Amino acid sequence: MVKNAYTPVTAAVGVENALRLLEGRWKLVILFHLFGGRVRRYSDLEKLIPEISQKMLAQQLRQLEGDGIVLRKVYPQVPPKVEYRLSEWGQALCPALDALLTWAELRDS
Amino acid sequence: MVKNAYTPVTAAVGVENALRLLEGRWKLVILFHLFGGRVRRYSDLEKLIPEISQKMLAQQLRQLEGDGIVLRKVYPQVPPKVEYRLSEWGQALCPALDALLTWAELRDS
DNA sequence: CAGAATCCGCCGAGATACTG
DNA sequence: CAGTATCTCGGCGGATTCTG
Repeated sequence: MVKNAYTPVTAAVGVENALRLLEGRWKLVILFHLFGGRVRRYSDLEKLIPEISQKMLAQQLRQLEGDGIVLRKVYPQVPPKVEYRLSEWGQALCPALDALLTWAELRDS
Repeated sequence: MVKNAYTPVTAAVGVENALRLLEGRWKLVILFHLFGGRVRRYSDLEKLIPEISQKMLAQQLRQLEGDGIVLRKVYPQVPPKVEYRLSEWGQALCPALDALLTWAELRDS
């Protein structure tokens, strides 16, 4: 498919679908805690994001995992141990978020 | 403020605030119809986005205007005429949306 | 033409309690 | 430790009707 084949509408839909994956009160906070190849356990994230409820943490992680943005690794042991990290595609988000941040900062200047 | 002063959390908040301005079922569709310096009347947007309701079109435009992303120009005449276009800051969104679109497309490849 | 006003259904998200 | 299970409420977004 050619770049210039995009109509305003189809391009909007493409970005909307992308944005939809990032919506959710806590997803970005979680993602930022995983950037740079960092690996975090469920309990790590709970401590890093004190205001989040267990329900929301689990739910947002499930969605991020289902969307292929984060990877989940379970160690079959007692007590349980689960690690989360970004997928390759998840890491590729960095430039886009940087661009958004840059744009946001532009407002004040 | 120095770039490296960002903690994961504050950076997340910055991007979240930016994303919040773009949330809303129809904002991106509207924005894409205004990119490239295009100027559209209210009725133009209604035709370009047939599925949108008048309420939502007006509401999303108000919010985009309030957030300083689009500009609204009223011609005091009968019948009324109102034109919408992107502010300078709104135009600056392009690179960020491009990056997001690029990221979204990466998934298939 | 460019909207404002109203009513309504759905779901995202918080709080709380429980479990393998 | 790493989650599920419920209950609840607020707000987004759709449909419809009315107006300067």
